[in-house]
Amino acid sequence: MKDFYSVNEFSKLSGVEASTLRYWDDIGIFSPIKRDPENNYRYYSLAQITALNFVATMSDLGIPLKTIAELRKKRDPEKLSRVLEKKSRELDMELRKLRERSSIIHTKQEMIRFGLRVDENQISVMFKEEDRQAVLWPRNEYKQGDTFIEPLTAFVNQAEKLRINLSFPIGGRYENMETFTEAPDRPDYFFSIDTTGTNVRKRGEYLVGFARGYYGELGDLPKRMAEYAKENDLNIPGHVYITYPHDEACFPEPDHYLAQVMVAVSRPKHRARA
Amino acid sequence: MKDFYSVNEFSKLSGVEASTLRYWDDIGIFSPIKRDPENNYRYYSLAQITALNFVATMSDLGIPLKTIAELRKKRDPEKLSRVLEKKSRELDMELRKLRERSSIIHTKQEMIRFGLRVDENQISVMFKEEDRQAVLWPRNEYKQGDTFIEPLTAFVNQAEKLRINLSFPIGGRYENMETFTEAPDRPDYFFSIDTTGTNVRKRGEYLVGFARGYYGELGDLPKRMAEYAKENDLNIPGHVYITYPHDEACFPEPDHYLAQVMVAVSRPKHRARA
DNA sequence: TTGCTCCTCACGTCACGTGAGGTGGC
DNA sequence: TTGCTCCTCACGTCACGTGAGGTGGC
Repeated sequence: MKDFYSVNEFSKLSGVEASTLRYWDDIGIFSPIKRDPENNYRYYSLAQITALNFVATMSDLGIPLKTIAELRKKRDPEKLSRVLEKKSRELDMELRKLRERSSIIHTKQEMIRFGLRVDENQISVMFKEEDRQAVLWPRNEYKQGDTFIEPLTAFVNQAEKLRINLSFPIGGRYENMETFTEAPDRPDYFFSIDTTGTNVRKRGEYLVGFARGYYGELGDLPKRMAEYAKENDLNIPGHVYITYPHDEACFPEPDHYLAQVMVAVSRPKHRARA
Repeated sequence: MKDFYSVNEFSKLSGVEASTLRYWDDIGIFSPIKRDPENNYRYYSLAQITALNFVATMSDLGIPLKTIAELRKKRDPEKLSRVLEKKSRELDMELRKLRERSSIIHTKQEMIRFGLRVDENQISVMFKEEDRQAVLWPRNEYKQGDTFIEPLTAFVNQAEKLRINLSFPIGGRYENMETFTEAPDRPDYFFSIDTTGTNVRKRGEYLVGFARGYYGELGDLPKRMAEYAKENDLNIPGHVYITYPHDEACFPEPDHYLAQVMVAVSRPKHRARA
């Protein structure tokens, strides 16, 4: 009906914010067909709505205004196609990243909630699902005076090269119950959860115990777990795993960190469980 | 080994940029344990790597530094869990948005490429896959002096309410070959491709023709299509669809816009095609 | 003196959103 | 005079990256 529309009128018609229309005018990407010579009012025509829609669409797709401006200046199908192709690849990368973030958050959430509901004084046998892990080889080396920090730093340091995502929780692994009992503050390996990894901690039954304290400070837990295994006639010859359902992200005091220790069990077949 | 590490050393160890370490120090989110009182150098300890990893992880997940700072000040598992929960929902929304963008780009790409390889002078019968469409009801109204722009503006205007994403290409639909021939510049409906829609243009054989020109300016195409149908003994009683494989995004001159017109065909069974 | 590493500002980024202060017509 | 709509700056956003200009020890 009307020949011309003011910024706010055109904003309502198009769904594009008035401030955005002004900005797009300022940078010369999309301007009103007319300006009132007296008061400098912007006036748009209905026919401009198709051009506006193109700019808005491209902007929505995440294409930089600079590129949109170039596309408008020199238009041809191949060029547009190339820009879209590029954006498509960027989107795919973005999607991959977001999916990984999502996976990280779910993993962390599960751990935190598990830590909240668990009976931490109880040593028990639990069924655990498989975990895909990225493990750093070779075995951690501890020089004179080293704590777990030095090998952990090496792990962090090499993570990028090994495509290990450090945003996943990091855990420790011990060769067996002996090395664990001997030096619980010095895991033989570090690992990170890795949804794409090939290395796994197998699903099955695990002897599980908990302890509160700074990383590797487990008090008498190793002893208690060994005793429990003996009393209940359980074989625990394999790797020992430690994870921290609640670490320094959850508590300011190291005393409160919650460690979970697990080791796969096998039961002698000829005897019932005590 | 060493007790202290400079910014650049700690940066290399942790994989976090030195400028980022300085910034995180400036805003008080993660600071070196020591400063040289003489030259104000920053010194970090290895033990800080776990705390740094937490900040870096949260930052990677897209959690604002302000929130991370709060999490570090008052730490508890429930709070951390709530923050992660919120971020998880945001990520899901982001993922949905990105997937839609990806779908939009693929749709546009297909159209552009189709326009590039098509023989535009040929009227022919082509097999077309189903298209999901969001169609605006009721039928477009044209008042005195109206062009397609007025109903199109109404379409654009109502799109948001109807959850129509205008970034998908917009097309026109005519009740039948008659209304199309009578006023090709005045489609009876507008529609937008809609991957989630329930309304469809069915798959099957269509009589397809092309024309170059501004929206709705099709020259003698309607006549030629009608003649072709007659000569080849094709029934074309249904809706007529128009889309623009190449629109103003592809060419500066309206003369070059490429329209595709399609109408479903049915062949009389007792006769072979001419 | 030259190189090297560190420092502290200060500015740029990207696409707007939000005032502040002012105008013009009813 | 009051309301309303429009205008033009100017500043803030968020998490840094990048100089510029300067220092201190070998």
